[in-house]
Amino acid sequence: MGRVSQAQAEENRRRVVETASRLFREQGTHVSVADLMKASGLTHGGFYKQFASKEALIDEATAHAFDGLARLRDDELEQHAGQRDAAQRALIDTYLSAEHRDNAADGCPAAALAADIAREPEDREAHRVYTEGVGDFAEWLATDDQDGITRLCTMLGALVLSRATKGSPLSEEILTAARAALTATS
Amino acid sequence: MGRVSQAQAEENRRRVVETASRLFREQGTHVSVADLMKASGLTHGGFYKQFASKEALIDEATAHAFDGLARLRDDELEQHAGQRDAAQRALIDTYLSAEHRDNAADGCPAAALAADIAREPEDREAHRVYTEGVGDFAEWLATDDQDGITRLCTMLGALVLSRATKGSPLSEEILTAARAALTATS
DNA sequence: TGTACATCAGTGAACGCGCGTTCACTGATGTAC
DNA sequence: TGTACATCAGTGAACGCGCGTTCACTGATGTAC
Repeated sequence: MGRVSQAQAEENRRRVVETASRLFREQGTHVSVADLMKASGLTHGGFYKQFASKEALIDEATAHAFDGLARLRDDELEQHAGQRDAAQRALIDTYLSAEHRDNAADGCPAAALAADIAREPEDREAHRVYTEGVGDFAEWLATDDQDGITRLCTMLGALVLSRATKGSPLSEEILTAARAALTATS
Repeated sequence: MGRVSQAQAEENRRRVVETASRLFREQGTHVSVADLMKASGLTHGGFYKQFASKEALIDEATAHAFDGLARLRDDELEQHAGQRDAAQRALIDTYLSAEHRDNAADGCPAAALAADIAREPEDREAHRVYTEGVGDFAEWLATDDQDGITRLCTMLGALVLSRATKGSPLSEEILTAARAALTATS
């Protein structure tokens, strides 16, 4: 293959991070470097030309996923002309949809990565990024008379539980119940 | 070592299931058969004299963990002389404590196993047992004017998030906020 | 502007290691008489 | 009740395989003149 242009190399690197942020959310951070590189259209030997270690990629992919979540919130706010509670309502409906439950790959990183992050040391960059991302999300969700943290717990708990009970009627009931609870009082 | 008495063999088997149900909750179902057997005081070769496969053990360990959760609820109800809301309040306080956050091994299986179960096929026994366990838990948590499912989502979401953000002030805030929200209206 | 050559992104094979599972073996247990 | 022997729970080494990481090699790119 030979050397590749700097622009191409940068694009390849971005694609690996993007792929990793999707596969880690879908299948967990145990996804192998070989699978990650293959899914990015590369061979796995070249991985270490771009990343110091798999851990370093986990850090970057986590940050990338939370950047996407922040962008999504900004878009929602913009689409509702800055009307906070309308934007919140819209995001909650999307968050607690069967589509979001069935597509973890481009869904909420706070929900999809929670277990993997909890089992990593506290001093890891991914842990720091995760905590910051959760804090920002909770803040965004606050209303005049309701705590953003509690609302996030309910949303995320519902998403996680609906995924783990998928295929049963309970999975749908969980989404419906949480949606009702969160959009009733706000 | 030679053959061991039937009673001893049964006890060894029970110990492996118990150990697995703890280690799976603490570290995930990726814990190796060798580590599991060593933690049970046995060598890993004998595993297949007792279990058909690692999958079969995951099924049994999941069921065992949910049995423990059900027993815990029964005990709580008994200790409060059948007073449902007092028992619920007590269990919620325990559930949303730093101690529960820091000891996943003998904590809630619905929270600890959610990610592993979500990534397993829907026709697996562990999936069925998990769904049933979540349904029972939600039912137990219902109050006269509040849905048990939503309450479970808030509790479990808070536990999962407090574990993933552990070491930061946010982790404590999450537990406090959820505790306040759940014990205020009931 | 054109040429000579050093750089380095990507390749593909290999490394040691741990995984789930299998198997020949051991010897105390359980059973048949 | 005592003896002879088949059973089988547990041992420890091995199996093929996939993991994260390393490395010699390739050859187009980027640079120096």
